Amino acid sequence: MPEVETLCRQLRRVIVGEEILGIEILDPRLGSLEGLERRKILSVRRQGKALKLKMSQGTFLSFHLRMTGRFQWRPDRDISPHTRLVLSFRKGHLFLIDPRRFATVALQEIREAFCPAQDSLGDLDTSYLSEAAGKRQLPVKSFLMDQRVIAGIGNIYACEILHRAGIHPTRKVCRLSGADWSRVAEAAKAVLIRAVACRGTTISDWRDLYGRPGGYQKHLRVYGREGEECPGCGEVVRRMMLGGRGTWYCPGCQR
DNA sequence: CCCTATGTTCCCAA
DNA sequence: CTTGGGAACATAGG
Repeated sequence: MPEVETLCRQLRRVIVGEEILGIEILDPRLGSLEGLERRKILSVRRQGKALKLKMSQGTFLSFHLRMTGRFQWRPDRDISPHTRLVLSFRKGHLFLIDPRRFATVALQEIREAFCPAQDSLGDLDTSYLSEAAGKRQLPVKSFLMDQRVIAGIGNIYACEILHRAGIHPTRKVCRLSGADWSRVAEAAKAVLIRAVACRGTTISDWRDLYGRPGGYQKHLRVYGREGEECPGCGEVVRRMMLGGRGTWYCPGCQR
């Protein structure tokens, strides 16, 4: 989410009000997009981890970057490796670059814009969280990453939020107290706001619209730090698999 | 070379 | 309904 929010804010200042002059799909896996030429970009918004460009005539161009997707803005139309799509404007070109080819794009109508999940950026409602958890048995980390419950928390940030909240990733959600949920909400706010301010986390190849790496990797306390000392309590950070994803945590201060 | 990892989500089966 | 596992794909590292 912080990476998508970064692109969203940067794109707003570049393409809002601009007319699409051309679209080239270089990866047939993305499907086809017809009739976009001459339409204007009216707004750019983020919905969870999706990026939605509202166009004239009332439809949205909706992107999801998945694992390795990113956008680059350049004045000249030079195609770098893994470029999957090019949107051309008078001022320059927007490139979708995606080595693993999981990213998706779709045309959506206005009515599809509705999203019931609570957005992760901004205050999470503690009672909403505990009610959504109810009697469910799944681990709290899987719950935080369920995009139908909270829109926007991915693997890196789930690990960091739970560490900051002092909650073990495998705890069943039905066993969390009101105080636990408050700590989760507080931790999510602190982590995500800072990550957005840092323009995301560059572990390997994430870059912003202008090719600059993010900065939040300098603030990671557990993610990718197996074997290192927990900055909070000095215990050794451990890694486990949870829901098929690498999960880092401190056994000392996460209970 | 083979096996395992990696930022996500969808689909299926227990 | 809920939960967990594998697949979609490309690349890097042990």
